[in-house]
Amino acid sequence: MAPAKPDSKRDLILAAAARVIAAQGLSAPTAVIAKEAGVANGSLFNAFPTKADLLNQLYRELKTEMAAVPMEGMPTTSDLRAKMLHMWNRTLRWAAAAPEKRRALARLGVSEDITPETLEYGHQVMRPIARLLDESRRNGAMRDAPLPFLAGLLGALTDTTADFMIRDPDNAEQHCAAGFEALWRIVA
Amino acid sequence: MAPAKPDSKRDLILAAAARVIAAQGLSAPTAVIAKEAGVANGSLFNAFPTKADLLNQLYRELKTEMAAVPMEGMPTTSDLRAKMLHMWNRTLRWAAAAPEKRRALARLGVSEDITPETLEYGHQVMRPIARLLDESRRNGAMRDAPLPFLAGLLGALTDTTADFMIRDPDNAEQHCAAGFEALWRIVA
Amino acid sequence: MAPAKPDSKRDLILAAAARVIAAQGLSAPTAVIAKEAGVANGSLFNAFPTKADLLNQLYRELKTEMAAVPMEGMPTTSDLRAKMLHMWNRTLRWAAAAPEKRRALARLGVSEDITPETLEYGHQVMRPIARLLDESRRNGAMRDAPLPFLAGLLGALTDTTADFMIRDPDNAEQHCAAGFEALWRIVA
Amino acid sequence: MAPAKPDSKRDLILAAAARVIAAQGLSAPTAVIAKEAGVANGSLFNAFPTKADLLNQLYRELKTEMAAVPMEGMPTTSDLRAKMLHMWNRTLRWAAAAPEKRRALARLGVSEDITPETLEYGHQVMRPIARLLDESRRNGAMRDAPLPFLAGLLGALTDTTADFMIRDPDNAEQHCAAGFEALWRIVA
DNA sequence: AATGAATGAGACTTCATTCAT
DNA sequence: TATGAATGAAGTCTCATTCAT
Repeated sequence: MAPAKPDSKRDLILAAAARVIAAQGLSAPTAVIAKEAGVANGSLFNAFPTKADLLNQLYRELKTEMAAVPMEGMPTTSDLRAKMLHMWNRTLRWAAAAPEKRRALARLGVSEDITPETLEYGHQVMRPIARLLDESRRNGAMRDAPLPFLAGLLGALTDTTADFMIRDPDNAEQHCAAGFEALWRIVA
Repeated sequence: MAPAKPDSKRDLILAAAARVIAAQGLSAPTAVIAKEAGVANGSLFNAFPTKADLLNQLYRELKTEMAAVPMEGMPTTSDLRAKMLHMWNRTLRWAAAAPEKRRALARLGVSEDITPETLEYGHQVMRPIARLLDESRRNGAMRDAPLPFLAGLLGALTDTTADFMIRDPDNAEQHCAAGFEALWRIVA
Repeated sequence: MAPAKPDSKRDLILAAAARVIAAQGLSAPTAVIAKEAGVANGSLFNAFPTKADLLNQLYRELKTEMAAVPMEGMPTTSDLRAKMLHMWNRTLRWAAAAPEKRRALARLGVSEDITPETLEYGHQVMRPIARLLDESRRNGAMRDAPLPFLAGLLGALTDTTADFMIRDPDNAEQHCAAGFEALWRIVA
Repeated sequence: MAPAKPDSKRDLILAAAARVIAAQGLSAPTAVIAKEAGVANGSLFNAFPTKADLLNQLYRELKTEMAAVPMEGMPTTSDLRAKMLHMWNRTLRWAAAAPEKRRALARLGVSEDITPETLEYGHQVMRPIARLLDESRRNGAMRDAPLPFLAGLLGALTDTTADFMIRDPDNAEQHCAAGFEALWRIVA
């Protein structure tokens, strides 16, 4: 059996791009990204035809990860609160552990290089989470609000909670729990 | 009474920058901004020493406006709900009427050219609104949450509500009212 | 009266391009052309949006000159031989004096960067010469051949005659005269 | 008898190079030539040490073919006109049938990568044809012109005749015959 | 103060060539 | 020997900034 292929060049470059873009912004030269990835400048263009292409693929990669992480190990119970809590905890742990990914994503999200198709893909992968949110609010006060409203709120809550966890790691668990309480109060 | 000051070159350039950055992103050339402002390429650098400087001043200008608009004509009543409603209505009307300013601000907010001092200034000017928010929640369910939490929520609510108003102008008033109800339910 | 504008930047660059392309070929870097013209690399792109554009304009410039030179001072006589001789002499003197222009033109003529429109323009400006050639052969042996045939022959005769004049300058006049005799024998 | 050698990799690459260079120009990437030849990028450099080498060998190959084709089946008669006609017909048939070879040759001829040695070789292989031309004019009007003059004329006549044959294939035979008549009138 | 041409550092991208497999 | 990914030098072009007018 072939061993699991180690980080391909493509993955090395994407990971390097996330770090560099988080640190330096979208105008970071491809030369810096290539160097961070430990490959030659030209090799970057073997893996990605253009810089815009690299940015779009990075956006997809990060969005996919961000959407998949909280669904892993999702309990099969019908207890919606337990499911939301699972999602929340996994999301926040990921966000706090890989802040450069969130930061890169924030920058990519307002970039003029990200195509409508890529943005649409980002919405697609978030759909399972949106569905969970939708069920959670079914009997809550916000049962009639448009779902994107709640999605926006969830995003804001996640961002601010993660910021608190990163800035004050000693009380990270508390911040995480408090964030969830706020969320639950709002939607359910 | 002083004569109405004609738009200074500085103001023309800032307004043009907001439009161009909203449309083309932060990488828009200064030459394009100058042209949009109707001034010569070099004149832009008479008003602003560097492009980064222009971006920082634009950020301040927009933040200042965004913070001042909702406080104008603020009722002196002690009715917090009335005050919050005033703020909300004025904010949303502004946001819906000048979407390019919000869009430019969103891009500037994640730019590596915006200095910490500028960001700090942005927080300063928002303080009156934060204070109003703080008072509003005094007896609410979220009375113990950190204030930045609520600020983040307010921002998210504002953004999504404004989006709905812009996309569906016929029902703008309804969206605006619904957004406020959600806000009030959360904080108060 | 305004003095005749001295060599504009555009003209400096075109002249430099002709020299460099004659010497180094079409793949000569724009940096070399700019240096030869005594301007900065970027300035070349103020005058010409792209390198392909520069090449096309150079082609037009050279073709225009090559077509205009032999018609200057054209005698008004009805003696066709005298007219052809005038054209031949002026063409050859020009070709021998500015070999780099002919050489650049030869390279540009087979370049993939020269557009059909530019080639068509080249044909247009040569029309007066083609007309003279057409009249000259009216009663000659080649009166029924397609005109482009004769134009091709004229070009080949010009090229080879000029080569002889350049390689053997001491007998330049003789070569020039012999070339004309051959031309006349063929067409008239 | 040796088995018909299958097209060697070298020949495949040379043929592909002629097609690609005719279509795209001398700046066509080696990768494109390799793909057109159906071999790997790196394999091209097993057959030819450098791109310049490939171009020079291609020039020789094409010149050799262009010189050999018209001499094949040359009649042994002493009738010069018959010999010239044979040469002309075979040359034109070849030129009309393989226009990409003529086009590639035209581009290679003004390339800065073609060495003087290669150009000299090109003259060598054309010598038999030049000799035939020289004999043909022995008693003609142009008996005293330098031979390269006549060679240039022959080339121009060939090029323009081939162009007519390609553009107007229905009357190809007529164009071919007319071209020969013009040639013969000039030299003989 | 205003202008806009000039500048040149630096960006993205290409591609001839190399080399490990 | 054949392959094609990797390399990095070099090219075209952009654009923030300067400066002569």
